[in-house]
Amino acid sequence: MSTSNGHVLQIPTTEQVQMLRNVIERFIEPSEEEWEAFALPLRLRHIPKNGFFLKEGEVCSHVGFILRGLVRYYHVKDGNEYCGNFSFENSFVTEYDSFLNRTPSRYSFSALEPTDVLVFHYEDTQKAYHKYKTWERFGRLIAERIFVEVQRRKNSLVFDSPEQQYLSLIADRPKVIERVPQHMIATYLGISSVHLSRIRRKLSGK
Amino acid sequence: MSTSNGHVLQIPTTEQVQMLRNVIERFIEPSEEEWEAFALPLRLRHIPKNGFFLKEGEVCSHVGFILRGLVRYYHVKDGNEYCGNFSFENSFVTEYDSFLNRTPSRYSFSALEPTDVLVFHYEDTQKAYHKYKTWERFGRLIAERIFVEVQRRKNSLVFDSPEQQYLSLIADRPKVIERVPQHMIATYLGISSVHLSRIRRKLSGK
DNA sequence: CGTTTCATTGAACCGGATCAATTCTAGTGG
DNA sequence: CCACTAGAATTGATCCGGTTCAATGAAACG
Repeated sequence: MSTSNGHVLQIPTTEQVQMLRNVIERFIEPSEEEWEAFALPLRLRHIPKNGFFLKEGEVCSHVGFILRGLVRYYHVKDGNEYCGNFSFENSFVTEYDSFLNRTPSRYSFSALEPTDVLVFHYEDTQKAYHKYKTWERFGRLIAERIFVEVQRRKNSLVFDSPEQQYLSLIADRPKVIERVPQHMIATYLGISSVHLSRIRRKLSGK
Repeated sequence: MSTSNGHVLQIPTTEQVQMLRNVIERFIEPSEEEWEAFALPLRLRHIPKNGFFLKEGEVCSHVGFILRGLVRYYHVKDGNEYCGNFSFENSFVTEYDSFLNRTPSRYSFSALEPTDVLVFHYEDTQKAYHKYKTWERFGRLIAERIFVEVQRRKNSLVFDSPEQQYLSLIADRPKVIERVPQHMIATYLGISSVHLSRIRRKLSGK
C-alpha cells in the first residue's frame, strides 16, 4: 500500500498500536467501539535516516505518532536551515497550521534517525471528531497541550538568554542534547554554532 | 456581585452577549439549549485604564472576551516589562497555561484602555465541555486557532528581523501600531525603544 | 501651565555573527 | 583493520547590529 507521495504505508502491529493507546489513555478513556473506529485507519510508515515526513510546499495530510526515532522540523532561509523543534518517540508530529488550514507547509520535517511513525489521515481525524464526543475531547486536549508548549517556548525565546535556554534544554530535554547534532541545536536556539560552542566551553569550566 | 479578588461582576446586556455569540457562530452553531447553558454564567467585568485582568502569581480562573478596549500581557524581568501580546475587542484573552493547569501565572494582564470584558469561569467551561459535544468542539477549534497563531508568532520571532516584524505589524495588525505605546511595541519585538525609533526613521525615509 | 512621561537623536560600548584556520570524529572503501 | 575523506566542533581574529547611557525635543495630563 502506498500514498500519492510514494510513501509506503503498512498495517501496524498490535504492540505498535498499543504504544499509541497508552499515550492516548492518559487523556481520555475511549470505549472499545470508539477505539476501534479510531484505530482502524491507522497506518505505519517508516522513514529512513534523512528521509522526510513532510516537505516544504506540501499540504500536511497526516498526524504522526512517533514509535521510534527522531524528527526535526526546519525552515530554509538564504540557503541555511533553521530548526524549529525536535520530536521523539511517544510524541505526536504534524504541521498543524498546514494540516488544519489545508495550506502548503513552509517547513520541512525530516528524520534524524531511522524512524517509525503511526499516521492517521486528515479526513479520518475529522470524521472521528464529528462522530464521537470522546475524540472531539481528545482533539481539544491535545491542541491545548501543544498550545501551552509552544507558548512556553515562545516566551523562552523572548525572555531567556541563549545560555539559559541551553541550560533548560539540558535539564528538561536531555534527549535533544544527546541525539541532535550541535549545529542544529544552535539554529534552534537562534545562535551560530560557533557561539554555542563557546557557551559550552564556558559552562564546562564550572 | 463580586469575586474573591474584589472585581465587580455584572450581568451583561443582550447586546453584549450577542457580540460574543456572533464570534462564536463563526465556529459552531449551538442549539438554543446549548447556547443558554453557556450564556447563563457569563458576567461583565469592567477594567479601568491600567487596571488588571490578571496579576502575576494569581491562578487564572477566567476566559475573557473583550467587548471594548485593549489588554496586553507582559512579564517583569529585572524591573523591566516585556510585552508578550496585545488583545483587542472581539477577541479572547486568558493565560491558558495557568487556566488549564491551575498554576500561578508568570505574567500580568493589564488594560491599556478602559476595557469591558465578558468573563466565564473555569468551572463553567469544564462543565460545558463535559455536557455538550458542541462546546467540546468549540474548545478544540479555539485551542487549535490560538495554537496556530502563537506558532506563527514564534516562527516570526526566529526567522524575521525586527524591521520585518514591524512591517508585518503595520500590514497585519494596524491596531497595535495605532493604539499601543511605542516602547511597549519595542519590548514585544524584543528590541529597545531606541532601536525601534531608528527603524521607524529608516522606514519613513522611503 | 508646569510636570511627567514618551519619542528621538547622538556617542560609546558589547554580545554575538562572520570569516578563516585547526582539530576531532565518523563513515567509507581498499 | 587501517587510511582516507568529509562533515562537525572548537578556537582565534575581526566586524557589525543593537544596547546602553545621556541629552534633547515633543506630547499627554492633572
